[in-house]
Amino acid sequence: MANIESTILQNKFMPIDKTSLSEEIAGQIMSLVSSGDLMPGQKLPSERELCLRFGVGRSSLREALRCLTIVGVLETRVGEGTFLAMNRDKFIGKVLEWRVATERKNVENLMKVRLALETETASNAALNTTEDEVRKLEALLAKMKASIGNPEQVAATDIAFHLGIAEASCNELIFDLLTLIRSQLEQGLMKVSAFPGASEIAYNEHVLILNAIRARDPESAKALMRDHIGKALKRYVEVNSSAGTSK
Amino acid sequence: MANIESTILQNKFMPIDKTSLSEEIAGQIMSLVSSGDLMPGQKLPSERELCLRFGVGRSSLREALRCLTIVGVLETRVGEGTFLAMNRDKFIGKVLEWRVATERKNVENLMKVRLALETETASNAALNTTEDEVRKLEALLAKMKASIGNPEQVAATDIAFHLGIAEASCNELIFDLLTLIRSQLEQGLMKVSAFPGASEIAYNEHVLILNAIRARDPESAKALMRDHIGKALKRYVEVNSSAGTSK
DNA sequence: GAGTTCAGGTTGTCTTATAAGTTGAACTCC
DNA sequence: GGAGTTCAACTTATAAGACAACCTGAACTC
Repeated sequence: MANIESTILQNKFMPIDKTSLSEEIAGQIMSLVSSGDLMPGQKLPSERELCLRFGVGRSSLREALRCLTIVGVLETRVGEGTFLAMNRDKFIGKVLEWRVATERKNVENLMKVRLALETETASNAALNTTEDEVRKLEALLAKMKASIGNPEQVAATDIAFHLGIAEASCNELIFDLLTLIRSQLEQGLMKVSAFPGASEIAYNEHVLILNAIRARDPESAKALMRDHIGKALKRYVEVNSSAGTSK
Repeated sequence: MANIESTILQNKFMPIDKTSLSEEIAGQIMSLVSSGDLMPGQKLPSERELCLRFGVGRSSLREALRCLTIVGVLETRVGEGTFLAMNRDKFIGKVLEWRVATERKNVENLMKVRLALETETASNAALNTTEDEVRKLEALLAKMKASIGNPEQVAATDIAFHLGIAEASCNELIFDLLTLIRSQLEQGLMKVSAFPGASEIAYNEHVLILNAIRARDPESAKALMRDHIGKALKRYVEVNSSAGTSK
């Protein structure tokens, strides 16, 4: 009984990963998908039959199917059956949503993603924006200016402005990503944007960005956006390093 | 009964998304996670109690929990309980195991996200990379050069190089996002990188990027990465517009 | 031919039962 | 008192049965 570890096995004890039945089933189904044996739209055998084939109870089987359904790999229709989903858009969507959700604490990482994506959208917006979209952005800025003094409303128009630019840059995926990130940042950034004069500063920077977009100057738009988000990030880091828990 | 659509409702019939109980439950739990009410490592109430609180049967509840467990958000230990997972690493990992194939219609959007994120990681890498990481990247390039003529291996080292840069830039979220995107792109980009001379071109561009990183020149690294990915995107668009189905 | 009915199959959900694992308190023995 | 054992009370894992809600297609009615 005495210290086996020192004699024979040091780090040789591998942790046993006993996967549950449902996880095993999900894995088998996914391997059918990636091998092409299961094609998009194709119908799977009924639950009862799958139970027989896998040799498991219906609960275990359903846990596996349901997992794949929620994630978006499968589609189930009552009375009809279970099918391999036609498009995987929702698939990525759900997983991304969860992935970003678990990252909520890490404001810095989220902000850096914003920095990367939004410098790009600003640049694209300067190249592609229609007159209509520019007017919409102008209206948002006017609303932002009018609501200075009301932090919540400022924050709302702030977000709308940024997402408006993303929308104008014609990439749904980026738009969705940024929307997700903003929803996660919402609470983390509250205290940063609450300091006196924050609204005015943000408004002024927005004006500069919109001017660059209106002037069809992608390089300036990009640089101004980088500056804008970079400052916000810097403020966040300062506030959080000075005021307590840094990790 | 005659054509309601023309009279009152044109596109007003929204598809009803009746979510299952388990999906609803999973959503609620995830919102607890993202709001911070549920912290990593924290124990959830027992299944029986959750059943009471949600007012659902145990099967529905377990389908939700199991889904989150398989995906890696939760951890369950028999006899102990269910916990919010400590690390999110495994999270994306599981989904990657399920790298579903097919479908490449969003290649352009995905590539643009790559463009935005990777110009940033290249720049960061030039600022932060340690000697050790540079050597790892060098080794990858050597391997890539050696495997020219073997498209699959070239593709593998190609991806490893890009993700290596992302890893060096110290942002897990960006790394995960890029990993996810690469898994989606894999097949879509196959035919683009299959044309004669593609491997050499990619290799040479990689060398330039690594040189910029080694020289601690973020601006060059960024510009070269933009050029590198931009060219790939351009080739993809050309190949797909000339050769058949453009949508 | 148009509409209705209905049997058989499908998923959705709840319930009950049992197996298997963990924990911590009580107990025994030296 | 301290080490080891036992055991009750909890947990999740899995299975099985029952019923509701739903879809499909064939048979039937008018």
